[in-house]
Amino acid sequence: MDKELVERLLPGLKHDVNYYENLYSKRTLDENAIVTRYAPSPTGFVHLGNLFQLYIARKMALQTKGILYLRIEDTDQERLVENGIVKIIEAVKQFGFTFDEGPINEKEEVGKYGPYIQSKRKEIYQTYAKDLLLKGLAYPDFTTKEEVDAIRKEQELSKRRIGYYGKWARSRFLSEEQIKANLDAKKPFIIRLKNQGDFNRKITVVDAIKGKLTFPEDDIDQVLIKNDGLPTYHFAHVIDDHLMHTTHVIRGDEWLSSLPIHLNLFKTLNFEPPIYAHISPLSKKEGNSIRKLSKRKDPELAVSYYHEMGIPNQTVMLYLATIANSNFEEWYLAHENENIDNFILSFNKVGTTPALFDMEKLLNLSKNILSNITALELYEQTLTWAKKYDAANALILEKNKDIAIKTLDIERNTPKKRKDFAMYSEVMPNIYYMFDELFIPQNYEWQKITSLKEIKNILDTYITKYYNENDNEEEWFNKIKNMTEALGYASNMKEYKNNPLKYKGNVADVSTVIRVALTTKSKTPNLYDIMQILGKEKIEKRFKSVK
RNA sequence: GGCCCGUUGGUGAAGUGGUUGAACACACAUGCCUUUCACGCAUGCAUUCAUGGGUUCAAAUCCCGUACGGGUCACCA
Repeated sequence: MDKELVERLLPGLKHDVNYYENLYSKRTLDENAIVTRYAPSPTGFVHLGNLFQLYIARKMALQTKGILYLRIEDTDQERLVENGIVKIIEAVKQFGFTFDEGPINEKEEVGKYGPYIQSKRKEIYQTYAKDLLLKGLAYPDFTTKEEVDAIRKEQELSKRRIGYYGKWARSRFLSEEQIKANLDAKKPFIIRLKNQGDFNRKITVVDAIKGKLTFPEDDIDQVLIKNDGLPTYHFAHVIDDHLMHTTHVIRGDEWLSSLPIHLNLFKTLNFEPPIYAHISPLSKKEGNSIRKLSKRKDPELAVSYYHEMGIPNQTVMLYLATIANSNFEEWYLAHENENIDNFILSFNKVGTTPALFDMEKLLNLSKNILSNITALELYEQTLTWAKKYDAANALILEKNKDIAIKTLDIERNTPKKRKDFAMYSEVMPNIYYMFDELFIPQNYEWQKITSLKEIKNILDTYITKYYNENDNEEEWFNKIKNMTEALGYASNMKEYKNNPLKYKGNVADVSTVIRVALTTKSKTPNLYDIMQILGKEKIEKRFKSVK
């Protein structure tokens, strides 16, 4: 196309494509280093799917001594959210993710391949569009959206393939005079690719995750530059990943069907395409059908859900690692004391089918994590969580720090660790009765022995004749056994099982009475430890409260 | 409707033509251990890899058809 006319279409560009080609020189990295990016829209919202993708990208860059950079895809000016960039960076940081290059807030950035915010790269995209225009590989299109809709309807009716291509791409045939006339009339326009592809030809790509894929060649005259002068995703993606020397594009597989578009653009621009790795979406089973996790319907997709429930970030990351590579879990179980960063992630072991999100599995991982930290750590993490989401309990935890830590420490430093908690929100409901402020002497969960008279009898006998707070655990249990015999219950479980009719009950039934009297609960951690923490005074008081 | 991808147990899955009588983990069930619960341990849980056909001495693994599921067809990313 005529140079002057091109200048009228895209005026005021200071540089040509060679300038940018030279400006963003090749990266000096190891041969196998993976350069990849996290490229969200600045909506400020981060969900599990984003995190999943980010995990894979970060891991790959790390283990090849490559680069992970952040690029903000804000070419849709209608979807901007205030402070979106900072929100994203902060949300992701909570899960331990940082970037080697990219924006650090709305104004500043680090790295030599910027700007990393697409809206600031307008000139660059336009320069490449201009180049295509000059080469006759692009053209202005003055067709209105309504007219494009009409074309689609016509194609639908006549059952033809839908899209702006071939003879349907009317503006492709505009003469320079017609273009000038439209410009004189100040008609708005967009710039489209003059596609050289042929739908009847096939292209094959090897995706790092999905393997070999075959598509028809793209022949749609894709929009390159929109009405507002900003590029479409497709065009921006190709320019950016070329100029930023991305080696691997890791993204959701909803992009799979636009892969021919991107490959075609790389070819038209004479760029070497990156390696693509398309990740299957996190999904969920609803009835008999499987669907992608959705922001609207599934609260567990939002990262904030985990924070509110008090599920540690570490759990979320561990879960994502287990679904990223199925051999991770085995590795993890075999290398308990190793940093999980030592695991080598590989693209070809990433699942090709949608991973069904399994909350139960995630909670199980969480139980393991929370059972392996110290009581102090658990106390502090729970307190931090409670301060934000459960203020009343936070006060009680702070006031009773000593009791709380001792209680959380029960059966923690033993080979047979308890796995009581999957989330911080479960801590207080499980141990509240240890705090006088929360202990209410009602709704006792009596089990086998329910007669108040017998209960009182057991408690009185125990406290007056048997209990001694200085006993060690063995002495303590022997005394319970002695009392059990004296009151006509079996102290030996095996014997009881052989002759259940000989006894009123067994030592477990008697212990349960003491347990319930002290906590109102039938399920608690080790009773001896609980009694040690409560102390004689409280034990007597609680026994008396039983009515 | 066009194009593309997929389909192994309740779940995530291992598996790429022959020690697979289908690994491992979660869930579930039963039993043992135990002062309760939990933990732990033991055992059980797909005569079969959506389905029909084909190739082969041999197929979950290769080929074709069918069914079902998913993705995508914007001046959104």
